[in-house]
Amino acid sequence: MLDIRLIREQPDFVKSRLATRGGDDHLKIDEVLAVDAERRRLETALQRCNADRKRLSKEIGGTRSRGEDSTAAEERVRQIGEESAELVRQAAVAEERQRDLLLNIPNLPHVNAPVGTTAAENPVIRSWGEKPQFDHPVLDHVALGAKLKLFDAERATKLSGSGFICFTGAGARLERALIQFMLDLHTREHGYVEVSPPFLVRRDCMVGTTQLPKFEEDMYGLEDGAMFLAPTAEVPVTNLHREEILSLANLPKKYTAYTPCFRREAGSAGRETRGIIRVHQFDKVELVKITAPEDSYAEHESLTADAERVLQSLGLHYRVIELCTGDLGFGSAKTYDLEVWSPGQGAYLEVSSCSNFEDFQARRMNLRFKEADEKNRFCHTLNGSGTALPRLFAALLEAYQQRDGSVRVPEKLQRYFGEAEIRL
RNA sequence: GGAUGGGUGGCAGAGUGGUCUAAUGCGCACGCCUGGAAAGCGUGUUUGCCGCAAGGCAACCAGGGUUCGAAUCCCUGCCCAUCCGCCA
Repeated sequence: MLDIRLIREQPDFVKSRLATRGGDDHLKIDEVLAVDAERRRLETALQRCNADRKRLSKEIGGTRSRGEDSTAAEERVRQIGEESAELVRQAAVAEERQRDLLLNIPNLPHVNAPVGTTAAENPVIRSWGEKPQFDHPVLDHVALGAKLKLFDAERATKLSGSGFICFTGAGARLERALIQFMLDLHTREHGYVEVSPPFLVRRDCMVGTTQLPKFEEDMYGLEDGAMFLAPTAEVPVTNLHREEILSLANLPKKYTAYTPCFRREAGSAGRETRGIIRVHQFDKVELVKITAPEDSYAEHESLTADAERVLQSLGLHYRVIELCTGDLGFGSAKTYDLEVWSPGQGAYLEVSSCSNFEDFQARRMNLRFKEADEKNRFCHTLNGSGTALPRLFAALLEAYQQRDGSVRVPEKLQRYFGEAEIRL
């Protein structure tokens, strides 16, 4: 949520920043300003009204205790009471409208964000490693998975419909090994605290991290509409400290969590849907930071580096791109995506998205911090995948495949997987 | 699923119809005191709206009701806790 004061004081700046995203969100700003002015007018009138009523009521108390007649004043107060009730109604409507508008306006891209309209304009920031070369035909992860019986899409469909996957045998074990490997890396070497949060969260939490109200159709919710399956650990973990006032000395907070993630992604069929690349339920190890505003951009760089370490440790070639303004997520001011090389697809696959939300989420969840005697200020929140599993799984199989269809296990993963190779 | 008790400031917690924005304690900040510290003393310590400012006003989970007047009484909702039942 944007700060209404910023919108009031620098509407043109806000509009021009929003315009870089494309779309027409900048057009909502004038509407917000109109509603805000109306809301404040009503609130001021209401307060004046209530103040009058309060003062008169006190006088009535005095008048009565002296045994004098107070009916005229009582009648006046009754009138004011009716006016007040009407103002309360109008002010509530205006406030609700203002909140609705604000909840649906995206964050301002950072002033240095590359301006562009589509993913094609995302600049490559750096890359690591080399594309592996093969002296035999290259299989994709679907073929390798079938050969080695690592997952079973048909039977998963029987259970849950298309877009679900069931890992089996060595595949399930590889999944588990990767999770454990990543959690150990982040907790032991990068200083994150591991959390294992609830996967089912309240509506308020989903609003806090910006999945709601705008993207409800992409979420799995319970029928009564009260709770949702978390689409990412970002939701429960960032909301851990919602409505709290943290002490500056305890920042930054660094958390890592493994959770399954549930996403409808309605209408996404057709592209990138082969195999396990895009499914409705997938595993992910997430990184979350809560920081002071002054530190968030440095913390963003280090969080991205922490996610990169996963790919480096596994010896997987990847590149880092920065999202241009038109491709940036709703709540993000700045995002780096990590894309791992998939030899089977001959393409890069997004396995991590590392974002700085500045105070956009914190304002929605009323997450603040206090420095000694200073005023309460909103924290900055960040998160990044560290990393998402199915695509990492796929890229790893493809990159480490051998002529006979077996797959080598990267050295750092061997003690987690228990073997040096995957073969039938 | 059944029963009960609750939601007040950074925290704890008093307040059951009118000088209550709200006692008291704790924490924190600043000042005094001290060789230095602790203790002690003093001051301050939520948010929103109006205002250049001084300052003023509003807000005791949310909404509705009773009343001249509600933190306080009644209703609804949301949330929290405890006990019972069921269950991994």
